[in-house]
Amino acid sequence: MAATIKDVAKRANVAPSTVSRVISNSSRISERTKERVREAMKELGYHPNFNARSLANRTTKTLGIVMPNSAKISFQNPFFPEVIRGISTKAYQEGYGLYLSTGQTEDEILEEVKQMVFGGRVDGIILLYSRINDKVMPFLIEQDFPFSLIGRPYNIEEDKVTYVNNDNFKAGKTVTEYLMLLGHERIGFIGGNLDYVVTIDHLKGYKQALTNGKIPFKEEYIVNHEELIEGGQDAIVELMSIKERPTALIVADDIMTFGVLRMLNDMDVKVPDDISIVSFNNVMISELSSPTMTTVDIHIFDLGLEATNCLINKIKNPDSGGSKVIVPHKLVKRETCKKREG
Amino acid sequence: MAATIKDVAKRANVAPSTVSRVISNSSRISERTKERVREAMKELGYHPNFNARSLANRTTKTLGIVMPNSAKISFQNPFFPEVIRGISTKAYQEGYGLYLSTGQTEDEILEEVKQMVFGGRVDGIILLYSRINDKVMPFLIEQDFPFSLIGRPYNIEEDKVTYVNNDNFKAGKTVTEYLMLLGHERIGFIGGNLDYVVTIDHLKGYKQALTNGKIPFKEEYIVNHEELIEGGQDAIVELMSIKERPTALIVADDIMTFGVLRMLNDMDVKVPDDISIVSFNNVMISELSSPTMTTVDIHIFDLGLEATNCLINKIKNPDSGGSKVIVPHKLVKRETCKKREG
DNA sequence: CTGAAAGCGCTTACAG
DNA sequence: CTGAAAGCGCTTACAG
Repeated sequence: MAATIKDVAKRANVAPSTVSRVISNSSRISERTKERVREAMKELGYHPNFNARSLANRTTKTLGIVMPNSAKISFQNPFFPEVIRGISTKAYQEGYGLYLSTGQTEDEILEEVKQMVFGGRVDGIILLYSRINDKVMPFLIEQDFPFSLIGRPYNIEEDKVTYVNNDNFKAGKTVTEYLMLLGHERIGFIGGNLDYVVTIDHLKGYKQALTNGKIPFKEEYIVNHEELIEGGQDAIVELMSIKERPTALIVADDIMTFGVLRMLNDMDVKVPDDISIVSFNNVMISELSSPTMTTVDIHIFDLGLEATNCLINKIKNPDSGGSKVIVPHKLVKRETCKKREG
Repeated sequence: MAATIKDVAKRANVAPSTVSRVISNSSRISERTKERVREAMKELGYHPNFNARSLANRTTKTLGIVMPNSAKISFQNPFFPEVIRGISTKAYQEGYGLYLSTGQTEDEILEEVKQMVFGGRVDGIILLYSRINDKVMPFLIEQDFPFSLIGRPYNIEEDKVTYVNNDNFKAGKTVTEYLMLLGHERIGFIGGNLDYVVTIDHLKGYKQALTNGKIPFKEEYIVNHEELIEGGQDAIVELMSIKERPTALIVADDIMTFGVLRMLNDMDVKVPDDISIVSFNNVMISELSSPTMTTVDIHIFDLGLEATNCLINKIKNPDSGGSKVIVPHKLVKRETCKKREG
């Protein structure tokens, strides 16, 4: 079997405790001994046993990643791989490993999180979503377990949680104003899942912009669907059945926009000539559609990076209370929007 | 702190060893005691400590996932999230967790793998790629550590390794024959990274088909690039500079095809009128391009699922030797191919 | 069917 | 600057 600390100790003629101190590079060990011990480690190809270390240490050097309905569905939306890229980058730099949730239902995921927490499997958790009535976050708060949230806490005192978010209200407002500036008044809103806080914030921004612009809000212009291609398609079916069709659309997610574009194409509605579209996220493939998408870049990679950064700070300093980072967004103008004529 | 096995034991009036046996549902414990112990566990909200269990047990119930250059780059190609979906699904069913590699260079990744293996962090490893001169696989073989490979071992006795693959030679051949049937003779081959075995196999299939069809092989029709959008774009620049331009293209990866299509569009070359294209993978977004892609569905999800299945079998039965699963592929005809006129 | 004891491979006060 | 010893929370022969 693999060499243990005892083997190294024997070979270097020191006590196991000394070897342990060399591993953690304790300043209380002389350079000479360190040398000798390191030599012995090299020779034996020694690698510390993580489980033993974690057990004695109460620290795992791994971060748990929790997805909304976990890999099975989430990974269909490029948002998730991209956040994980950000997370992965920072985690590697800081010497942390990544542990992925795999459950699919809310209950399964909650159970997994409990295992991570009580089982001492991870030092902290990154929640990749923020949904109302979520049970995971309250659990984490109750346990006072380090976590960071991508999104915004809802119905929870904000100062209790560490989170990284965009200003989604503002983004929703900006996007609406942009369409209004282009002369649009009948603006459809294709929101994501209503359980997600981001959806709520987008909608608020949309309404605020309408109010400011003295454009009456119409319930029928609002539809909500899953952030999937099919969601976008379904949304179009609904919106295009209205007598007074919208001349512009706000879409919650680029991947939905693919569905929107395809459906519109089938119906022979031209984008942007007949209808303008602006969406959110700016995932890589948003510049691959035709026409290419005008969309809000929310800097997904940075969301992941920052969330990891905040979490690691929290782990290092558990009593530090909540903290909050707002990642800036930016409207990327491409080909799906056009000034309304007449 | 969290309740331990001792707390449960005390509460249930049994010895810790008995509690342990209840956890593993040993048949040697009476139903009555089990009841009592379970009751106590519920009351205390007991969850076993994973590290302690792993240490005593030498089993972690977690699987390591190793990506070629890890999350940072890999996740730009939808292939990887999709394999992980497959892996995740099976892993969850079997009660395994997932641990992700995060390193970026070959050396970093090898070091991570060593940590996983020697550190007892995972029970087995899934390699998501197969490249020549790879150091990870030989290491795993040398250590006799359970792993499964997505792809095909290269320069290694096949019976030593457990792998899941497509018949990429055949796929490459089929695709070429398909283009030939459509009347094409000048067929360009845009391969992926030459270090990957899949690239080699595709190319072999391509050559074989040409030979069978008595079409001379031309070196200048072969280019190789990274499996990224940019790779596809670069490839087109090269191929379109040839005097005798190809009338059809085989592209290693759908995501490259996006780059190819875009570049062709910029050059005002019509697909499929001027040039036909067939590619590989059938990632979700391959039906989102315009024109939509004719591509080989390699059943990515199943690759992940099967690899996980094989790995778990290997873990349960370490002496079982290598095994091999070939996942069938299927040409999906969409809009990028056309019969050559004249 | 159940318990006492040793052990998994580390870390960390406590001594010196 | 270094060592002996206890402990982290489990599991698993060994007894009975």
